[in-house]
Amino acid sequence: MSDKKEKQEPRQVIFNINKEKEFSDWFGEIVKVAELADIRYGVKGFTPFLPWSYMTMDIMFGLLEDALKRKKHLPMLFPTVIPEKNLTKEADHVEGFTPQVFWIKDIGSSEELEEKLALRPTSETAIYPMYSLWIRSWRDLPLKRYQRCSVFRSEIKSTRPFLRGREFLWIESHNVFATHEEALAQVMEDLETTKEVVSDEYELPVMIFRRTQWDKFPGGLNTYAADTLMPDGKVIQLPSTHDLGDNFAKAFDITFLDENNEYVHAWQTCYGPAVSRIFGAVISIHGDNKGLRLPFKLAPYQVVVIPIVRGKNAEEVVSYCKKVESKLAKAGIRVFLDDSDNTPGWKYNYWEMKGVPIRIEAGPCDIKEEKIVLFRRDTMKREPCELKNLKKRVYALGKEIDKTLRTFAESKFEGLVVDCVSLGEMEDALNKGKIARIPFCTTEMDGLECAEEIKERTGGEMRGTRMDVKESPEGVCPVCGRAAQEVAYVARSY
RNA sequence: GGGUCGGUGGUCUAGCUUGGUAUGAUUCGUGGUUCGGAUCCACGGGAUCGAGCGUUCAAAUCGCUCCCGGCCCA
Repeated sequence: MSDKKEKQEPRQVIFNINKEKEFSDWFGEIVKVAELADIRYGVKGFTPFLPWSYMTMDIMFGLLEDALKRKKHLPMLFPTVIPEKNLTKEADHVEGFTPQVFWIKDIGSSEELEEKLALRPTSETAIYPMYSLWIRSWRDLPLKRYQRCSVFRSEIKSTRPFLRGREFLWIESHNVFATHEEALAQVMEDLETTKEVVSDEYELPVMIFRRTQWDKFPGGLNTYAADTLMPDGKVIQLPSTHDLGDNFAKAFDITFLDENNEYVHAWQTCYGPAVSRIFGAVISIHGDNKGLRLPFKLAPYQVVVIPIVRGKNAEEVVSYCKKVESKLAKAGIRVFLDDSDNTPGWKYNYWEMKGVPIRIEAGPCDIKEEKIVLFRRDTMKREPCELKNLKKRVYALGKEIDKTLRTFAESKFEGLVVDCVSLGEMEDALNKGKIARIPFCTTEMDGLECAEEIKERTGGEMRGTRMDVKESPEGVCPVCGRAAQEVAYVARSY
C-alpha cells in the first residue's frame, strides 16, 4: 500500500493482503493479526500457540480422535523422552532421524546423565519396546492405539509457525497385526480416515500418493500420504501412514505365539496426522484477502453476536442479544456475545478477520420485530432472520458455508495436473504452479538418480504414485529413457 | 547448510551515511463523547535502541562475534 493511499483511506480495514499474490506476507501477517501464534518466543522453530489457533486445533483434534475411536483405536500417552539405546535399535530409522534429534545430556549444572535421552522426534522407539512386553499371543492382536502429543525435530529448513516448527502437535497411531494383509488393510483404513476427516470435516481436498522408496518413512516398507495445494502453488504433505512391515518387530522383538503355538514376528503400521501443520493449511487455503475464513465445523466461535446499542436502550439491546446467545448455546452452537466497548464497525472488521463464519447483528429496530440480521463470512452477504427460525437457519447456513469453502478449495485442483513427457514441459508446468504427471522409470531405489535430476532441472519433487486414482504407465522416463513402470507426480513442495 | 535484507516503547516507525541519551502514529490506562461498517477529544503510562565485546571523552549510530526474524537458493 502506498503512502498516499494510506493517508486518503486511513485504516479502512484491519487486514487486507492479496493472498494469491503475496502469500508469504499474508501468512505472516494473519498469524500476528488474528492472534494465532506469537513468534517472539525467541527460540527458532518454537512458538506459543494462542487461544484462537489452539481452540481451533482442539476441535480438529476432537474430530480426528472421534474417527480413530470409531475405528477401535484406544488413546494412550507415552513419555516425551526416549533412551538412546531404544532410539538406535532400528538402523534405517536411526539414520533417518538422528540428525534432527534434540538430546538431553545433563541434569542441573554439573551432573551428566548416564544415558542420554532424546526428545521424541516420533514415538516408534518409545512405544515398541513396551509393545514387545504387552504382546504375548495372537489373542492380543490387533493392537490399535494412538496418542495426541507434541514431537521435536530440529528442522534444517527455515521454520514457520504451524507449517514447519521444531515442536509440533500431532496424533500418532501405532498398530500391530498378526499378518501383513491386516497391516495393509489398516493403511487403507488410515487413508479412508484422512479423506473422512481432512476432506469432509476440514474441507480440504487432497491427493493420495504412495511415496517413492527414497522418500518413505525411515525403517518402513512403504509410505502413503495425502498432499494438498497451498495458495503459492506448492503442495504440502498432510497425514501420512506407513506400512512398517515386520522391520520394527524384528528390531524391537515384538513377537507373538500364533494359533499353531509358534513364535512369529508381528506386522505394524503407524499413522501421523500433524494437526498443527494441517491447521496451517486450513487457514491458508480457506482464507481470503480480508483474513481467515474458518469452516463452521472448526470455528471456535461459530457465531458472534454484535449488539448495536444506542445510549438509552443499551441495556435492552444487550439483554436481547443475551437471549439470542443463550438460545444458540442451548442448541449446541459455539456462540460469543461481543459486548465490549468497541463500535459495531470495529467488531465487524475484527471478527471477519478472525474468520468467524456467522455474525448476528441485533439493534433497536430488530427487537420490536423479534428478528436479527445474519451475516455470512464466506460470501460477505447479509440476510434478515426471524428469531423463531434462528437455530434452524444457523445450522443450514453453517452447512452452506462449509460447502462454499470446500468448493472454492476444490476449484484450485481443476486443471492442476498437467501431463508432461519432457523436463522442459515439466519446468513450464511447475513455473505455472501446476503439478506435472509423468511416465517414470521406477519408484524403487534405482529411480533416485532420475528424481534428483528432475529436482535439479525443474525444482520439482517427486510426490510418488496415486493411490486414489488408478493409472497405467505408457512411454518412457523423461530422464533415463527406460520404459516407464509408473505414473509419477512432480510438484514444488513444502 | 549457502546468499541476502533486517531487529528502535505492546505494535509499526523516524533518527544511523556525517557519534552528543530517541520522532511520530497506534495500542494500553483514566474521564468524557459516541455506537447499523474501524467515534472523537483530553490527560497519563510505556524503550538501558536484539545480546555481548571493542573503538571513543561520548555509541541506536562505527567495528567484530553471537542470537532471532523475513526473503531467495541448495
